[in-house]
Amino acid sequence: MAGERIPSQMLKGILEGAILLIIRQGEIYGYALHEKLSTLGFGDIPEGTIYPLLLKMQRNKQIIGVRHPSTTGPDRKYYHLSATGERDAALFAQQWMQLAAAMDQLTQGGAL
Amino acid sequence: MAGERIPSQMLKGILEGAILLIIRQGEIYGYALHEKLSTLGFGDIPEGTIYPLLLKMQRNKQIIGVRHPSTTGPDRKYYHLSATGERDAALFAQQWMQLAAAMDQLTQGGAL
DNA sequence: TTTGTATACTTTGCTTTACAAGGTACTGGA
DNA sequence: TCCAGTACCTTGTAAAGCAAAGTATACAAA
Repeated sequence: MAGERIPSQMLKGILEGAILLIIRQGEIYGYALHEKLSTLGFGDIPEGTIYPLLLKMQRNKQIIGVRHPSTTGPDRKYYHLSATGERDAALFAQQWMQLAAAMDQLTQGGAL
Repeated sequence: MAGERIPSQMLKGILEGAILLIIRQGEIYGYALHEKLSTLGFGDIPEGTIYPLLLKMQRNKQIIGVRHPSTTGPDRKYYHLSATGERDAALFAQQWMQLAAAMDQLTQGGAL
């Protein structure tokens, strides 16, 4: 269910944007985010990637984390977007479209 | 004509694959590759990115460079794919499809 | 002749990012 | 008691894009 692994270098700069877009759909905590990324087809992104990234995004005021107790295990830290995060998510989506449009010309007609 | 600049971090790992796909369409030299990338919408990728990358790809035996004189300026180094390069280009195209499919779920329906 | 522009390639060092490896701690079942 | 599943954090490493600077050729303008 984890799917093939996308090369780590290929994810650089994209993972942060993808996480912004996921959180935009509704608040989520790190562990669930890990499963969500796998379900979406991003592969099994390790925790050593996800948690440091979430902390960096919080420092950058893109996301806001609130800790809530869980009845089935340790506390969970739920994240939602700040106003900055909303802006960054929109900007990233736009930049992604541009990149995807450029790539389309190489994988579609260009493949011969 | 250069278009908006795609963030450098977003290009990591993708630029190499894009260059493989471009060279697959026909041999090309570095300076022309720079213009081609701009035309395709990848933005104005600086020479400090393109030339070191081409040299690395040549060391990795993905591409083969042959120097030819030009009547309008300095020598040009034309690159074409090796067998390894062909394989890597195909593999990259497949990995890109997976990433694009995952991203589509976040930018299409998920955007609400 | 000299200067400048476009062409064309190379090198060095910096910054950012994904990741491996290891750690802490809570819950519930064997 | 022990272990698996859940949930989060920290440290250090390697890879990639890029800025900055350099070298060199052809050609047109001054």
